[in-house]
Amino acid sequence: MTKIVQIKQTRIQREKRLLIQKAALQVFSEFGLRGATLDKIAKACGLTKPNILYYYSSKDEIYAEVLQSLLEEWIRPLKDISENGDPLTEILKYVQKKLTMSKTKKQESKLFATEILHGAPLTQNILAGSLKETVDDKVKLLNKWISEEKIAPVDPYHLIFSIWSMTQHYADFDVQVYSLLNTKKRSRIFQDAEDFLLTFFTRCLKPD
Amino acid sequence: MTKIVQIKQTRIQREKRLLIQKAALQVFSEFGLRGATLDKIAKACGLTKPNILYYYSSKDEIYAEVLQSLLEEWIRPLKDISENGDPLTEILKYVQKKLTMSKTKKQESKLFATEILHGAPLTQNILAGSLKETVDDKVKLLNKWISEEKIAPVDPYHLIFSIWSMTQHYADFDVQVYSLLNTKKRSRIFQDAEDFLLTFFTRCLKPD
DNA sequence: TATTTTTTTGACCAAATGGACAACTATTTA
DNA sequence: TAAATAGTTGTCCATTTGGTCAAAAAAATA
Repeated sequence: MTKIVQIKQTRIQREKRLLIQKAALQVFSEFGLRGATLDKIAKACGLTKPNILYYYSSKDEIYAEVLQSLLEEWIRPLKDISENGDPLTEILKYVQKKLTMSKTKKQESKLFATEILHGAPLTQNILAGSLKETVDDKVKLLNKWISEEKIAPVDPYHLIFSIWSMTQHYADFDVQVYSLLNTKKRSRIFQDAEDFLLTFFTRCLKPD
Repeated sequence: MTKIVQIKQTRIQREKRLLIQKAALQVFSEFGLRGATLDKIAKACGLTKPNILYYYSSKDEIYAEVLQSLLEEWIRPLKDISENGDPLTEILKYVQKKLTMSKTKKQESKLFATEILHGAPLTQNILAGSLKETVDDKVKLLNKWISEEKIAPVDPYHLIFSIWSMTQHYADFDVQVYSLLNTKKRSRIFQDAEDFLLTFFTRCLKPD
């Protein structure tokens, strides 16, 4: 007798897995891997705990999948920096895109940050793999632009780090940012941040 | 009959509490509040679990104390920005100080980041209290410098955020930073970072 | 509609973990 | 040095939590 292995996902499987992923992202980003419990995830998506474990064999598997799909999304905008556009414009567009992600993908940003902060146990190979590839590629491009004197000579690695840190700050440290601004400024954080960042990077990168 | 309450700490209490705090900082910064266990802390400082609970009544109390003492240290450098010095120099000195802290106080930085990232449950009142006071104070100073045209006109809140995010990035995201740099650059991260940041802020803040 | 397959759940288990406590040891003090 | 106080630990307990499983319910299929 042959064991029948299910290949294609059913409609219900697609729906429920997505439902679980969404809830898991929410719970993991708020509490971290160890602070998150299956019960919390279950409650967040209205399923029972055993039902969740019918779709995923363990909590760690859920975490891994959520993180995995997040990482691809996270690296993508960097790839869009184009050799053909105007250098400064391309960089500023990237800054804007990252800042927008901080606004619209706060949970993703926080989950990613927590993972790295705690040593990136599941992510290290991706960091050293496809992310490093993309970064190295863009570093080459930035160096080319520098040698052509289209942007000011700065360390391209640290330039990238600065873009990441400054934009992600508005997602990861939102509580702090909010605490320090009064109501008026609070309502336009992202406008102010954008103005600041664009001015900032323009001043820094305009060739001498 | 009067109950005798111990007021002064004994030598052993001072020593052991410090020992526990050190170990706790290490464990909390690596695993987060919920990922850290009393057993791990106990192992890290060579005491037994009940022994630790002789000095602290609960895990949460240890966490609170470690975080508390960290926060004061964390805010302090900002206060040192002096009205009397040269504006740009004062700001660059602050940047340097924060970068140095990222190098020498990595665990503290990570613990602080994790706390904020997860909603700052124990810290919110301090953020909105003494930190906000200090920040508001320095914002006033920065605005004064701007109106005197001693530095370029930028949003002072976002300037402070940018200093925090860019410097702390080297502690909090060290794993990522290391993964992306080759051996040669890895050995001089902090020199490169300092060069980058000082150039960066100088260019941005020099009055027009 | 009858049968098979997929989905759901209540009840349960074992390990991990925060914490209590009584007994014991070491240190301080009178 | 004796009494009092401070410090230490083995053992125990209750709760939380990740995960199992068999049986019931729902959905798909023949």
